[in-house]
Amino acid sequence: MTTPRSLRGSYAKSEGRRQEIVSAAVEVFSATGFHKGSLREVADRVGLSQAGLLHHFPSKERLLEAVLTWRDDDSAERLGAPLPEGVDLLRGYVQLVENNTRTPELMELHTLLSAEGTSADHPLHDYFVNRNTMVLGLTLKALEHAEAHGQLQPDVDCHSAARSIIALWDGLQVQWLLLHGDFDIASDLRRYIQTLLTVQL
Amino acid sequence: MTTPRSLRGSYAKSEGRRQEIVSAAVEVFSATGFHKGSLREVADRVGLSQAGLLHHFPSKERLLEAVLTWRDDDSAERLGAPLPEGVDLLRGYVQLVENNTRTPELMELHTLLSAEGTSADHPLHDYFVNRNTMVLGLTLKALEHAEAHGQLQPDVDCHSAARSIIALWDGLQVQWLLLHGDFDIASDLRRYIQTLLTVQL
DNA sequence: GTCTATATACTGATAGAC
DNA sequence: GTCTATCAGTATATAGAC
Repeated sequence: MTTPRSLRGSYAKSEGRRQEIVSAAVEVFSATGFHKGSLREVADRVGLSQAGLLHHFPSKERLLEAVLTWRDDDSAERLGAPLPEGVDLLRGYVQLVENNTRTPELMELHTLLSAEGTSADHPLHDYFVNRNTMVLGLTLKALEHAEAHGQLQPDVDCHSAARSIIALWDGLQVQWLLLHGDFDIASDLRRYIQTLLTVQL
Repeated sequence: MTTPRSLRGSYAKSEGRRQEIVSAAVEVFSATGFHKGSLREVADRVGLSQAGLLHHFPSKERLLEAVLTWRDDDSAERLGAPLPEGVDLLRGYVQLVENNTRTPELMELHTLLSAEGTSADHPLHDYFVNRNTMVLGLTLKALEHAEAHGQLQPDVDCHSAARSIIALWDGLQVQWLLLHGDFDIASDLRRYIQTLLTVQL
């Protein structure tokens, strides 16, 4: 796991501590979700009192925000900058999902928090709505790019296909977690995306 | 919403009360999940004290169990008995998903609890593992039935397709909740299943 | 930067009156 | 069958010493 850009840089002294805390928070929130996961348990894992932890993050919500931002930065870095276009982005998705397999705690975190975040009164509802809209838009653009280059099967509805790619991705992760990694997520996702294309994925 | 079989029958007196409680519990657990949702709030909604509620369900976990059983019975009743075979079951899925659109609280409950349930130490982990295995098996059987009747496209992998149908279903619901019902889940699901078949869905 | 101590609130569950 | 009262546990967050 690499260190995302936003966590490197100038405030190196206490940023190291912050990174430790974020890592511990990932573990705790992955296992129990945001609501149930407690600051005390996060603090224990980094050998800090609960009050000591709150010196670095003023509230539970801000800590969770840091966790999510960290994960997004990490994913973006994995996809590469600038972001690949068209079919290349879809290839990146498959690689990303395969990579996520190696950090099940993070996958669990994403799955659980996405579900919690559907509630309108969840502290991070807006974050998840925006994130979903963004990812959906990105995927749609990739499909339209492929279509413009004759790489898309004739009767594919780009909007529906974009939704389905993301939905399949998320849903396969739920099942993978439930079945304790009993199948290959990436290969199922690749198989579906391949049916949309005229070129090899 | 009809009343599932398991909630009708002999103990009609207090079963009415139990049903009220289960309905309220659906609302509460849908909004906040099992962990965060409180018995007190459920009790308030049915005009009962928290202790009064615990007379009907001895623990929070038993209440949730009742909620889930109720929902499964309701879905099974909707699909019809005996359960349809092959392509007919898949048609039932599409109708079911369309119907779920009319009770977003239940959809939210399922989405949230499925995610919570992936955690090995969740009180209902086993329930969700078993349920997933069952649904997966059912879907696989339907696909193999279709295959045996020449209704399946030639290079479809039944196991992968079964996983994908369920995953797409679940994932589309997450997005639908997040986007506040901005698209037609059933039509996206139907579109995917149709690509697997040689007959009209 | 980290601690102890504490304020305040809410949790699930139990005991026992009516 | 429903209540009040209460227990023991846990939560986030704050105040202030060091």
